[in-house]
Amino acid sequence: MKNKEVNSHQIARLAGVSRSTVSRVINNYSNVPAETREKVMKVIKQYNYFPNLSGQVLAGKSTRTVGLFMIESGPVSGDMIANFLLANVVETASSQGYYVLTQIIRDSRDPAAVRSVKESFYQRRIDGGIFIGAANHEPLIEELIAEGFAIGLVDHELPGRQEPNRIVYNFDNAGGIEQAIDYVVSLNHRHIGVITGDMKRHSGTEKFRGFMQAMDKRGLTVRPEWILDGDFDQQSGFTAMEQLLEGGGELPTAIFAANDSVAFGVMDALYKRGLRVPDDISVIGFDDHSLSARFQPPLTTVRVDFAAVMGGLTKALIGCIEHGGDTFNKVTVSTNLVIRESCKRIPT
Amino acid sequence: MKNKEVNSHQIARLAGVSRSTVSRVINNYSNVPAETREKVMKVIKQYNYFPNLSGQVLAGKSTRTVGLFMIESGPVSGDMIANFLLANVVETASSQGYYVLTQIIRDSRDPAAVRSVKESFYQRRIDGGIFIGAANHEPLIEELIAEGFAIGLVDHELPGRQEPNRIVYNFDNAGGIEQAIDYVVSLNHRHIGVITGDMKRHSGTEKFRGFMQAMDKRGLTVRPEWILDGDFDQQSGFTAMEQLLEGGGELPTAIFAANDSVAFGVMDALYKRGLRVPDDISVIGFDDHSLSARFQPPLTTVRVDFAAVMGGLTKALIGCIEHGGDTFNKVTVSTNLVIRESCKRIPT
DNA sequence: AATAATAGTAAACACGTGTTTACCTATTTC
DNA sequence: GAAATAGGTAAACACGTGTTTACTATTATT
Repeated sequence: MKNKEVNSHQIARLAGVSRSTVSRVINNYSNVPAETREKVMKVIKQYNYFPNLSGQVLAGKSTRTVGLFMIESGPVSGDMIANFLLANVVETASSQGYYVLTQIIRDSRDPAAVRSVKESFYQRRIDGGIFIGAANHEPLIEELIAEGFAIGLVDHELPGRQEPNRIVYNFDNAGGIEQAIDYVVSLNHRHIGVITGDMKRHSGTEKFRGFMQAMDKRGLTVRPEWILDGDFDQQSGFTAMEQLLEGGGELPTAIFAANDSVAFGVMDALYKRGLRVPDDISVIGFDDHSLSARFQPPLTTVRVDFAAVMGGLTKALIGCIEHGGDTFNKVTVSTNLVIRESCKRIPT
Repeated sequence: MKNKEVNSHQIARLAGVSRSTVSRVINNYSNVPAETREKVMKVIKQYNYFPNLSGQVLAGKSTRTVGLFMIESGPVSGDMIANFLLANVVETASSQGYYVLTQIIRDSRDPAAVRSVKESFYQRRIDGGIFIGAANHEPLIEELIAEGFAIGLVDHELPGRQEPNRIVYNFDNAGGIEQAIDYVVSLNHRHIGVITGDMKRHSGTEKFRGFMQAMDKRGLTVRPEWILDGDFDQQSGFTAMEQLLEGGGELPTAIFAANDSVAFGVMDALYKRGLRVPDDISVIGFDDHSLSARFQPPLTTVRVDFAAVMGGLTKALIGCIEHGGDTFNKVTVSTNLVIRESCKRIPT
């Protein structure tokens, strides 16, 4: 009852040719003259015929579909999705004739979630997958790679050696933080606090490490009470800043937030306490969220080229699916500071 | 070379039963005792066997996949995606054992885009589709419905009559605007300006109509120069407000923005001109963006339950796919005002 | 002991495609 | 005139599954 169940047999009959010829037309074989090709194409168009995917796959063709798996226990932030999902995964895939199957994994240790991911691969729904926010030695990922599936990873540890089916793209977190700390220090800040990201994520640990190294390199110490736990979400920034304010101790003159969402929460907490940014305290973020320039004050942050990373990753993944995995598969994309108005020069 | 190509024949052999029995175990037939079922299940688990989807589909089963099509010519805003895509499409589908194929359509009149959408359906990649932002009498949509595919629409005109394969969910735009105008008027505002949404979208026209009706109902006129074009994007709010400010004429005391993103742009333009919200001008938005409460001042807006709408739509679509389309298929979800601090009472 | 139900088996068919093989018919080339 | 080539054809097979049909054991009920 669904559609007219038109298949290659009927197209062949209607075009007055054999089914083999229809197949040769569709798959661009050489020994079919333009005249015949056009005759067949006309019928194909007229009847809205598209070769049934299941038939094609069963006959050995690719599904031309990749999975996009977002591992995120908390609320999935809009900007994160826009950046990761749309900044070129879907569009890059589409431009290469591929489709994207999107899935959200709330808990990568939950058997039902693991089963669902495995099902996508083993059922042959997809030819490969991109994982966002996967832990560093996630058994599920290792199993899929060992099984021969092409896997693209972002925000993930760079593998020590080249592996056939593993593609890893990252941002230069440490480099961006170097620039940020350089800048803040040039404004005479010495007392800098940090609100970390989710330490279960690679970027969480790497940003923290980068921050500590950058401080250490400049001979600056970070007071333990100025290191606060966050998880990349705005609420965690708000809560962390509130705690710091309620502590009653001396405040840092600048706060480095693990990303812009956290920075928004931080600024909100400061405002609710009657403190002003940047007059009373400077704030710096990471990511360059699409609303960062609209906030009061516009947020100084580290820009990250999500489009380059996700587009590149998607292209590399499709290349790996189609030609095997001997292309370069480890890429780190540079980041750069965007100076706006949330940091203020202070007297020495 | 991909995976071990394990199929039902091999599972049958390994479990020491016939292939029919394996099939009966997988499809939960009644006449197979617990003992045999367990024996087979053990082998299935051990070999990571999942029935090949293409085989299943060819044999008459459903693909258990729905398409999610976002029609958006401009930059796709993060919040829009978070709201529409994740506010329950993927998760609701997943909880029902369905997968989601995501696609972005930049131009619904572009032949390549139309072809790609059609391909998804006619290739039998998906059993049904959800369209976000489709124009009211989009030929593509009408064709798919006529063809017998289940189609879910959001932000779309309610059909006059019940149709088997068309499911339409909407927000109560007019109701939310009524509350907003009621509130603003109660704060003694009489000079209210509006920045419209994208008029190619149903919600764009409906919000504008709702605004004009609400004003008219209260005997308030809207000056033509206070009606400004927007497109739901923050930049359009910024640009529109800048134009109004540069016009040099009298300003309204309150601005109603078609959504929160537009309102953020408006506030930014006001700040850049040295005007304060709400002291100099009140601003009200629509949607309750995830960052609206973090802005300075926190934005008064109309909350919309995206999760209810998209979850409900997804569930209804799957119901339609599985049991045919005789369930109720037209739903309007209520909206409610969230009062924060971006509107100020003014003297009469 | 006869009958009925339960638990299976093996074989076949259908689904729609890509691909191969053997074969045919014109036309062109040597 | 013989050989080669281009442009086909029809038939078969494979892919992996669900389902049906005819049949065979075994066990339970009357």
